[in-house]
Amino acid sequence: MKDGPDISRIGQLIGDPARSNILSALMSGKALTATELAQEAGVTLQTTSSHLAKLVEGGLLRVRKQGRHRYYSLRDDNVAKVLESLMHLAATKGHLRTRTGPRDPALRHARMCYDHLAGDMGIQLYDAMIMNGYLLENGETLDVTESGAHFLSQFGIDLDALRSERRALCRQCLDWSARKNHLAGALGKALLDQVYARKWAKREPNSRVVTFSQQGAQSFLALLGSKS
Amino acid sequence: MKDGPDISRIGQLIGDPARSNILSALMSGKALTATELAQEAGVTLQTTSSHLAKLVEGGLLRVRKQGRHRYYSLRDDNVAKVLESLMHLAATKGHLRTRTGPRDPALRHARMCYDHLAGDMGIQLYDAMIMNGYLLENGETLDVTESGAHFLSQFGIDLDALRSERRALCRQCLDWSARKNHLAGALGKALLDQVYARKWAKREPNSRVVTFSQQGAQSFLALLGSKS
DNA sequence: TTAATGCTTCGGCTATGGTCGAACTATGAA
DNA sequence: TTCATAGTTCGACCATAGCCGAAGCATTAA
Repeated sequence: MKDGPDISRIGQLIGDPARSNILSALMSGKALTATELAQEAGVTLQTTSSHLAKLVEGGLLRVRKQGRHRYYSLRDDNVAKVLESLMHLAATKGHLRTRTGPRDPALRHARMCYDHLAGDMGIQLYDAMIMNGYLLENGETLDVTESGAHFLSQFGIDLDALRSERRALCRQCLDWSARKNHLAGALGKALLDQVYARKWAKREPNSRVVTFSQQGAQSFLALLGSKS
Repeated sequence: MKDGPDISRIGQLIGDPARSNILSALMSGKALTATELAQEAGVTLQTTSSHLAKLVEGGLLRVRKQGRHRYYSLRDDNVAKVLESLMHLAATKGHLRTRTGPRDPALRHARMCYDHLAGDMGIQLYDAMIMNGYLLENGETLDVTESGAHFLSQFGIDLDALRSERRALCRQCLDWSARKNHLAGALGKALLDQVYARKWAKREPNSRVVTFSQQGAQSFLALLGSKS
């Protein structure tokens, strides 16, 4: 009575530690080369090459050739969603040898999670949006309130444009380092984009770390504190 | 740079065909015995026993002893969510040797998907809810409109009670047999419960098939057709 | 007690697949 | 052309783990 789509193929792909490391690394949303991914996976380049071939063949990754480099990235948002829900599940299980999160303090403070902001700063953003009544927690889903829509448009975000995207507007995403929620989805990305645009923070090359300037952090926190 | 929770363990658990069959079977929401699951998995009882032990140890299943039977079921809604997203991903990929769905016509017509209604009847329900303006598609999320809330309360569903549940109120779920959406989440379950309560349909024992009585099907379709 | 059913444990077989060294291809630079 | 860097393919090794037969517990029925 084998029913439904072939789940086990995908599970098998994710089930290898080297491959899951690769996938986790790509959750940063950035495209990475085979050599960089070999570093992340902790295996040699040959082995990584074979893993990457399987992941592409299996439809989890896509690859773009550019000069003598090959840039790998997650194939689409569905893949990211599966990985997110898996991480959520693994985290809620506590999972024995639980690593409470990245050791690097910079990573705990602010980092990319797929394409949105995670870490302490991401959590503060999320909490503030709730506290100020901009977002409404509705079970596991999130709704933007009217005052939230007003706030966001003031901040330079075109909510209607985001709504028309295929991906979810806003979604909770469990933070590994702190076990609290931060904001994912199109809105999460848009907010981070604004933070970059205002030069409040910048992304460290070849890393998931997001560095806020001193002034940027102040502006960011001030924004969250103000009720309009 | 191994980061975040241990995804690969879970992937590995799902990655075995016998185990993924077991998990798929349990998506019906019903607790099943080891012997029944051996049937589903297509391996002997001994092998199944070892698989079940691993799934319980891995936190994906829970088991209740009852007399000389052991009833296995998915551990919580998080597990179901991961499986749903995996099925979604596998389905959207078409996945080569795509099985367009269950062969059994009864299964294609109406069946359980975890705890809500799937198959043609499920799709009709979903489409009608959208057409009548009771539900609003908002990217990948779903919102209940005011008229929808009115309709549901008329139908005997306590929306506020559902909202207070931890699980999502309503969610799209891709139908394997038809590649269209049907309604999942707490609301999906509540609607199906009402269908049972009104004796419009009943569940076949030891199967995912949901059988509508002739009169029940008529009432069901009439309900969907009416604008109030 | 004896028998039957439901399930687990043990042991041995086998296949799959992850791993790396070495050789090969491809693009770019000098 | 020659060299260097990026990546793939091949071949061999080896550990993991899935599989089943047989035997062992555990619970219920007679």
